[in-house]
Amino acid sequence: MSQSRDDWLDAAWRMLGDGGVDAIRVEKLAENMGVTKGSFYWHFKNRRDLIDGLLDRWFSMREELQPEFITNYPSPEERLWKVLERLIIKRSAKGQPAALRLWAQTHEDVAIKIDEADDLRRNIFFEQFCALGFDRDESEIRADIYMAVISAEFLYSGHLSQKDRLAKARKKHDVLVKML
Amino acid sequence: MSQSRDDWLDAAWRMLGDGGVDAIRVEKLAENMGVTKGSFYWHFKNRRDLIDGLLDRWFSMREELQPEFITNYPSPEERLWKVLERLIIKRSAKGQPAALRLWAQTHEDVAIKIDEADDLRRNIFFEQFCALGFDRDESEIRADIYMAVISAEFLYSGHLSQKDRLAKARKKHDVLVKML
DNA sequence: GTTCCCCCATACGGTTCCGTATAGAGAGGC
DNA sequence: GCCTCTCTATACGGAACCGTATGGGGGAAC
Repeated sequence: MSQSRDDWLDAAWRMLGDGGVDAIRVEKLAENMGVTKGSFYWHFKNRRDLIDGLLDRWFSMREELQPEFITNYPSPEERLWKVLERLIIKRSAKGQPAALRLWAQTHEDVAIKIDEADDLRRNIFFEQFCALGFDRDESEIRADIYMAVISAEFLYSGHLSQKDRLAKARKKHDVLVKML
Repeated sequence: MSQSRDDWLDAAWRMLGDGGVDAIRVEKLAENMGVTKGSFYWHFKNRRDLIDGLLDRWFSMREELQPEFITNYPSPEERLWKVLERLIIKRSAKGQPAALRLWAQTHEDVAIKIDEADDLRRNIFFEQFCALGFDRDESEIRADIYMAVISAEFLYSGHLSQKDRLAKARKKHDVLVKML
């Protein structure tokens, strides 16, 4: 059976979540897939090429950056919630976000890309809070907190069911959206 | 000049923050310190022994677990703030928390220890919110959010000055402790 | 059935790193 | 001066990987 580039990325994505970027070893990866690394070096230029592919995959997961996002969810309150909810539902990511951020610590180019993506998301959150009636200062703070809640979703809450995670996330959302 | 066990831990702690657990290499460490690894293996049984030392160091940093914490800061609102503030002021940690959590992903024993420490902190936060007048359900949610804000302090906000970080953190704190 | 292209196996050189064994330098007691 | 205790240097075996070179199987095209 022939492996596609995406198959390699799938397997590497899992490795990334388990042990971080350094755990992604070409030969281990090949072994997991039942082939030899001869195959790997046909699909990828080198190890770094693979990791860049994982970065792209991560960025493309952020659906709030897609153009249809605004039209799909008309209310600002719903737009905020959808980002959080979808993250929990398709729990495609686990340790990956933390792993990539850690890797960025020693790779300036990666850090820049991640910061850019973060800023985009933060700004979208900011605009939603503004639309909800918070002033700009308050919206900035709440957008930050919303970002924090999202990142924490990957760090903690390991042993809760998806149902419970959603319920708690919804309550956090409610706290942050409620006007004083 | 002779190196102490703590000197090794200091250097390893920096390495941990930069590139994660996998970046901690015995020979690199020795080179950084201007000695050879012969010295390392006198102070430590092996590499894992060093990493366990780093874990202990991390746990001992959590001053909210110290017995004098309650008496030092009499009001619940102040106790919450102090944990967050101190974390920013002595910014001894940067990528380390994320690195250790990532490492825990593949080491069950580490995951258990980290979860325990998290639960302790979360519970302390929970009690403070209860003392502020929130009901138990609301306090649980707000404690979770406070945890998230703390963890995000390590992930984001890289290029802000300490003064700005403190100011923003204070505003986040205010949002979370304010009654409706 | 020959050709071509996609995908993979095998083999190899070179590097990095772990852990151990062993010897030695230097300071302080006696 | 000798001994001991603490810390470090040197040397070595072995493992895990990276990346490259090269050859080949197998299906599609014709």
